[in-house]
Amino acid sequence: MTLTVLVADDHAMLRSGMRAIFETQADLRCVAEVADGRAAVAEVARLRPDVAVLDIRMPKLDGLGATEMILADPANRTKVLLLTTYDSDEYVYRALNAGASGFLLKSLPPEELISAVRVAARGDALIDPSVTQRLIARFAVSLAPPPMPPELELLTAREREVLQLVAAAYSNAEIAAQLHVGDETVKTHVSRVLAKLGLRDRVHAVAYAHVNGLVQPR
Amino acid sequence: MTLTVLVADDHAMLRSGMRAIFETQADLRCVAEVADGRAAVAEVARLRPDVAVLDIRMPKLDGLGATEMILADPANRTKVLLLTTYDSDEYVYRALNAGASGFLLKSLPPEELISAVRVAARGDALIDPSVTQRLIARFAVSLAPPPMPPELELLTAREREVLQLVAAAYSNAEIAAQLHVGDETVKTHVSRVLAKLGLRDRVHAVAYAHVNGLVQPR
DNA sequence: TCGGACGTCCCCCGCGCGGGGGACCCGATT
DNA sequence: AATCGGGTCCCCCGCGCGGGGGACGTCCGA
Repeated sequence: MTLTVLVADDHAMLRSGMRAIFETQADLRCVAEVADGRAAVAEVARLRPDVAVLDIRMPKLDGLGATEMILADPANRTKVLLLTTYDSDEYVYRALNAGASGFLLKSLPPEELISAVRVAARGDALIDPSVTQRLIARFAVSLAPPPMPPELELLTAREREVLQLVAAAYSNAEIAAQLHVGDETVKTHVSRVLAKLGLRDRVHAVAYAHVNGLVQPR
Repeated sequence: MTLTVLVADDHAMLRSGMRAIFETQADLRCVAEVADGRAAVAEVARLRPDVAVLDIRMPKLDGLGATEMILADPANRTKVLLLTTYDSDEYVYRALNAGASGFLLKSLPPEELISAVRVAARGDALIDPSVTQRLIARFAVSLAPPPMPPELELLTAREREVLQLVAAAYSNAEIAAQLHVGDETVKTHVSRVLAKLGLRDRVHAVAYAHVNGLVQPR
């Protein structure tokens, strides 16, 4: 089973370099070379290669835009590998959002480029290690709970518990039932929470709790 | 400059296998082999190797816990590579949150394990392609706006506008002032919103709006 | 031993809110 | 011309809510 590859780069020398690299492999065939993003989109739609290797910087339509157009069309099953000279964070996030199967630097050794094409073709993905490092950092913070505002320390455990329930839009009576206490007690807790946090009413409390991530664990 | 490596795995055969792999490289030295997570943490603190290769499943303390302990101590400069037999999403997210420099499957070819150690040692990171694929998907959705629930289509533009303001914890009077209309008008809009969305009161509306990402663009 | 923090429960009072009506105007559709 | 959806404004009524008080028990640290 031979894999077909499209190469898009505005430098002819780089294109033929990559073609030469792929030609060393019996199971890889470079079926098209294009010099800009629009041509890449068109040729992918026409030839439906297994993998498209796109430079980020290209005339008319850059690699990111081309990626988005290619992957937005469900008729395409082409996997997209993005190549760039210098890594830049914004590029990466846009590329990954668009669903690219790879984000690689041009400093990549030829044999790894070949391996990357095979990886992409089988539906997996890979990211250049230097980018992965920052991606992990970003990913970690994106999953990390937002920092607890210090005024939350003013609340007792019970009050925080009540706040959680208020944030879940329970009425005082419902909270009382869940906590097995009287509703007057709940009113007291809610009042204290509002006072300590400087909130006007339970509506503000709900908004506060949501913005400060007290309720995210859906 | 030679790189020191610690290997942690509860299977002696796998440990010696990895040691053998590293010994083929002149610049790699396997300075410790341990069989459980607690020993890994202790030896890392004592020997301060450049890279620690940890199995996820280990007695006493698993690879994830060990990673967290190692990276939580700022005195350690050891990079952590995690190895696992089967990839599981939860593992990955915990590993990345802890700040691991790599997440690899044991099916990795020996030469790539060597390369992974070098990558980690220089501060970069790498993730097994089969995992990267899902990571990208997850990352994309974590950045993508949550899908608008279809019942929002029932609302008129004006009603959505009012809902936004309700979600921001404004009172009816405040909304009326901002929209330059009477407060009775706002009451009508709010009532319609609640009826159309099947919500009990404005408190539920606030929670609904936040959960469905109608208010995220802080 | 005496406070103080905390959790629990109670009363009264005022008000914002939400549901039930109805009404008018306008623009687009029929 | 008639209709309808959307936006605007108005009334009344009941209720949940939040602030103002106060009270009582427990537990813990000074």
